[in-house]
Parts: sequence; C-alpha cells; structure tokens
Amino acid sequence: MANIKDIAKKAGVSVTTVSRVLNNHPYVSEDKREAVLRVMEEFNYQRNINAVHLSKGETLLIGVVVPFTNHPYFGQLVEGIANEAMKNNYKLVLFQTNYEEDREIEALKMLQHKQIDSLIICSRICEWDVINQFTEYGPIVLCEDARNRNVSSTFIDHYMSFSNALEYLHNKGHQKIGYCIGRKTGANSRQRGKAYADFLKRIDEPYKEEFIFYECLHFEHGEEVVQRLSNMDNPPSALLVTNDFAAAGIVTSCRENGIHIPDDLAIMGFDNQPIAKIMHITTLEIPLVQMGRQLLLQAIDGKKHTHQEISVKLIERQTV
Amino acid sequence: MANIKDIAKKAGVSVTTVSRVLNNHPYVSEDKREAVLRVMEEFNYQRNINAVHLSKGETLLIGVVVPFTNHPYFGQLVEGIANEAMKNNYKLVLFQTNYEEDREIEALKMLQHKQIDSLIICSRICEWDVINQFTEYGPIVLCEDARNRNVSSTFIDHYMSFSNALEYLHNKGHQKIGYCIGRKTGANSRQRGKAYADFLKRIDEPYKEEFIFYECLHFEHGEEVVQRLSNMDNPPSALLVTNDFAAAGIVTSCRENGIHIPDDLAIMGFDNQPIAKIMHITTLEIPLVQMGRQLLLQAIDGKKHTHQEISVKLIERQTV
DNA sequence: CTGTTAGCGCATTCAC
DNA sequence: GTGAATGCGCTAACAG
Repeated sequence: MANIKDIAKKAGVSVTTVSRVLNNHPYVSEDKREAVLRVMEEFNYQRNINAVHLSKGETLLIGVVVPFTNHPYFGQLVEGIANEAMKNNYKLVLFQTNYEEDREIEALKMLQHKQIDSLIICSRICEWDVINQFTEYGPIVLCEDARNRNVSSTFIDHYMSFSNALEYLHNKGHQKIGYCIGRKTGANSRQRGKAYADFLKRIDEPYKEEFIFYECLHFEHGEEVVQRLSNMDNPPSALLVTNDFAAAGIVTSCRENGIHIPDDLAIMGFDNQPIAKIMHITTLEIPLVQMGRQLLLQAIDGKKHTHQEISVKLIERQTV
Repeated sequence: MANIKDIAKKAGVSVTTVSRVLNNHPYVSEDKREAVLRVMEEFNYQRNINAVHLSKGETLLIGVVVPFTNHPYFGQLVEGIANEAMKNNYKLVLFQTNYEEDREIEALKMLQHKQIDSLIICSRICEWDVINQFTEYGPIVLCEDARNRNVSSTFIDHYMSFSNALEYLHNKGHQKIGYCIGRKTGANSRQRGKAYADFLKRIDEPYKEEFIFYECLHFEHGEEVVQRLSNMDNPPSALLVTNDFAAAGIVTSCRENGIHIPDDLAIMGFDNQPIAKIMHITTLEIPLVQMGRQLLLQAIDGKKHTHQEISVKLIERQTV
C-alpha cells in the first residue's frame, strides 16, 4: 500500500506538503494541493492510522468498562455513550469484565499504554487504590459519586433516591419493606444498603437479612424472588427492585402464583425502562442514555475533573 | 515516559536486547535479561503499544458491528464474542450503527486503515458491493449465510428453520399464521420472508400483508402487535415471533386483554432467551453465545474463509 | 548470544 | 509557501 513518501515522489513534492494537504494545513499552493490529491486518488492512498497515533500520541479511542454487555442497564448506558462518541468522532473499545478485576486492570493498562485516550468505568470491582495508580495516564470517568477523587464522574445520589423511595412506600402504609439488588458490594449498592439500614432505624423496624435479595439482574430472576417470598412466614409487603426487568419478572411470577399486586405485594422498580411502562410498574426514572452521553463528554474533555449529579424522578403507576 | 532506548542505555545493552526480553525472545543471556528487567522496574517502563502496532502492522483489536447494543439478541452475540476475545487476548471495538450505512463504512475503513485486525458484522444494511471493496484489507466475518462470498460466516439456515416452525404450527392445526420480525430487509429477514411466502403457497393460503408485523424488537412492542391484532376482523391464530422478548411482550399483553394463549392465539418465539423459559414460551433455540464465539474465532483465523452453519432446536413449552 | 541499523508511516520544527 | 531532517517507540533483518 502506498505511503506518504510514494505520494510525495510521484507528485513531485515533499512529504511535508503531502502531510499538509492530508491535514488541511493552509500553507500549500492550490496547484500542488491538487497534484497531491490527484496522485492520492490514482494510488488509492489510505493513511496509516497507527502511524498517526504514534506520531500524535492519541488514538480517538475511548475504553468502556462494563461487567456485562447483555444487560438493559448497561445497554442503555452504552447506547448513550456510543451515540455521543459517534457525534464526536470517537470509537469505543468495549471491556466486558464479568466483574473480574483482571479485566478492569487490562482496561486501565490500555490507558497507560496510550492505546485508548481515556476510560469510562460504568461499574467496577477494583478498589480505589488500583484506579489511583492509573489516573496520571489519562482521563478516567466513573459512573458513581467520586467527588473527592482524582477522576471525573456522573452519578445518581443513590442514598437519597433510595431513601425517598423507601419513604414513599412507607407513606403508602408499608412497614415491612425489602429490596432486590444486583450485588452486595459496589459503591452504589453500598449507598443503597446504608439508606436501607438508616431507614429501618428511623421507622424502628428490625433489619432482616432475608428481606434483601441479591443477584437480581434479569427478568428471570424474578421467579426466584417470588419463590423465596412464598416460603416466608412473614414476608415483606413491599419490594424495591433496582432494575425494571427484574421487577417485571417479579410481577409476572406473582401473577402466576396468585399473589396480587399491589395489594399482597407492592413493587417499585428502577430505571423506567420501556418494560416498566407496559407493565404499569411504578418506578424511579434514571436517565441512563443521558448519563452515558455525559460520561463520554467528560471522557473527551478530561483535562479538568468534573462531577455531574443526575436527578431521578418518581413515576407513579400501578404496582404500589 | 521512558522508552526502550533509555532502558537500553541505562542497562548498558542495545535496544535489540531490550526488545528481546520484552518479547521473551530466547537469545538473551540470563544476566542481561535480569539487568534489563531491573532497569524497567526502576523506570516503571511501559511499552508504547502504538509503536508496536505500527511496527508489526497489527493491533489485536477486532471490530464488531451491531445495529443496537441494547438488544438481547445482539447482547448475547456480543457476550459470546467478548468472552472468546478475552481468551485470545483480543479487544473489541464496538460500532453501534443504528443501521446507518455511514457507520458501517466507518468500521470498514478502520479495517482498511489497519486500526483493527478484522471485522465482525453482526447485521448490516450496506450492500455486498460495499463490503467487497474492503475484503482485501483484512478478514471480514458475517453473521449470515455468505457462502459464495469472499468472507467468512457463521449462520443459521433461516429459510429452513422458519419453514420448519411454520410447518410445526400448521401441524398443530393452524392455518392462519402471521409473523413478527425486526425489519423488512436484511439477509435473514428476506430468507424468512421467502420461507413464509413459500409456505403459504404450499398450504394454499393467500398472502396477507397485515399478518406481518415489523419493528418487533423489544418487549414493549408486543403491546402494539396485540393492539393491531384486536382490531382485525380475521386475525391470525398463530404468530411466529422472531425474538423472545417481543414474544413475551405479546403474551403479557394478551393476558391483559383477555386473549387466551394458546387457544385464542399461539405464540412461538425465537432464540430461547431466559425469559422464554420463565414465561413458558415455545421457542426455537438459537445458540447466540456460541455463535459469537465462533464469529470471533473466524475473525482471528482469517487467512482462509470458512463457513459454519449452526443448527437450531425446537423447545416445546406452553404457548403453542 | 549481541548490537547496528534500517525501517514502520506520519507529524512537525526550522531554515530557506 | 516549501522541503529536509528529525522524532515518535518499537521490531527485525543482518552481521558479527
């Protein structure tokens, strides 16, 4: 494949001139520019991007770390990131980690190695001291409250929104409230757990481990929750479900088992995915696509660290 | 940041030797290797991957073209691709195209520009003549029957499987059968459309445009289908739904509208996603994760063009 | 085993 | 306006 030197020779100019027309530099006479263009056409010239990267030290590639690609929460987030990336002429390198720390470190190392310009971490398992080792190599953006940290972030105040949701259920007359969540640890999960514990104290209810359901990620996990619920002597009367698909699964499973919603069990979802609307699920809207957009913009504009709090909205429907 | 030359100088060896220890080349004496390693440690040396790419002409990056990331079909496919990529030390560059041809061309151009080693196209809008212009630049792998083409492919015989599904419904006593699908065009959709038309001819039924429902991609689209169904004087008695989530949406919507399944309406899904199991939906299993794996392997091993047909399996449950 | 050297393809400084 | 020269950081003949 022809390179810049071949073009230069054939067009009777220097490589510099060729480089200039390549980069739309003004200092090049019209006739030479045309000559170069003509030869490029003739040779079907394609510039070698890797050489450009080496020379400029940037790649227009942004890394995106997600635990799973095949999950509606991260699906929407990545959708937002991808749309904004497209607009800004960036491409994405996807890291599906399955919450394995090594995968996350691989991503961080690509940042260090300048194979990506910046890194968006949508959810992580690694500790802060790991991330801190890499902040010097390029912008890192988190999807969690990271205000006092050396990175940028876009986040929801999960403590607040979870508290409000619990309060809402309480005001509706519920005293025994449980919740379903993806995982035990993780910054966002911890915030929610704390909100839950504090709420119980406030209303003077005992903390019951069995009211918390982990690994609630997909529609199909709703079945297991209802199963466990059915076996309880004293089940909760309301459930906060941090994912609308899991909530939909619970609602569906309840129907099959003759559990009436919201009378026997109130369900409150999260995210306001389309499925929540169809199934009339009361939910807390989280603008994931918009958050994705924001994350990407912060990744591009990584010189200064910024922090964006996104607010949520309660959507009242028929499951509470 | 220190480079290979700095290391060489400090360690008192040549850059070649440094390069050798970097690449685990055997021809290095143990003491020099250790010396180099020590200096690397001391300088916290990180090799510049872009320089490696430029020098070697490969990037260990594989492009993946999908119309939407946030869709369970492509979610599973990408999951399979990502897992296998991880195993083989490749990373993925994700192209979310929304079925815009320009986005697909961008991906193809990255192949041409050697920014990715090969390209997996999970679904496309562009014509073959576009793809053909890029086959010389690197391996291209399609997720559709591309046997007589200049690429590799992993695919389902959609004509056959659709025919069989229709036959199955017919044997169950259904004469008026419709289907729901993502889009009108597209290689796989066309195969299915042809199977449908041929089937109707075989059983001597008229082709009714209103029995075909397009844009059936997500759970929420089930509602619209049921809506339209309710307004029909002479609705189909069975529906083939090329996506389990859409099928689940239809089932859910039918319940709300007092349409009994399978008596009033039989539903047959596709993919065998977990949701199909929970909702007892009869479906045609398509091993998407496995297909993703295969696609990636073909992308890596792109010297020769190979073609893998994947077979589907009927899963009988309660909606037919 | 080891080092010298010539690329890889492009960007950019500096002198003309 | 233009081009020669140098550098980006690494790999891989080739010669020793």
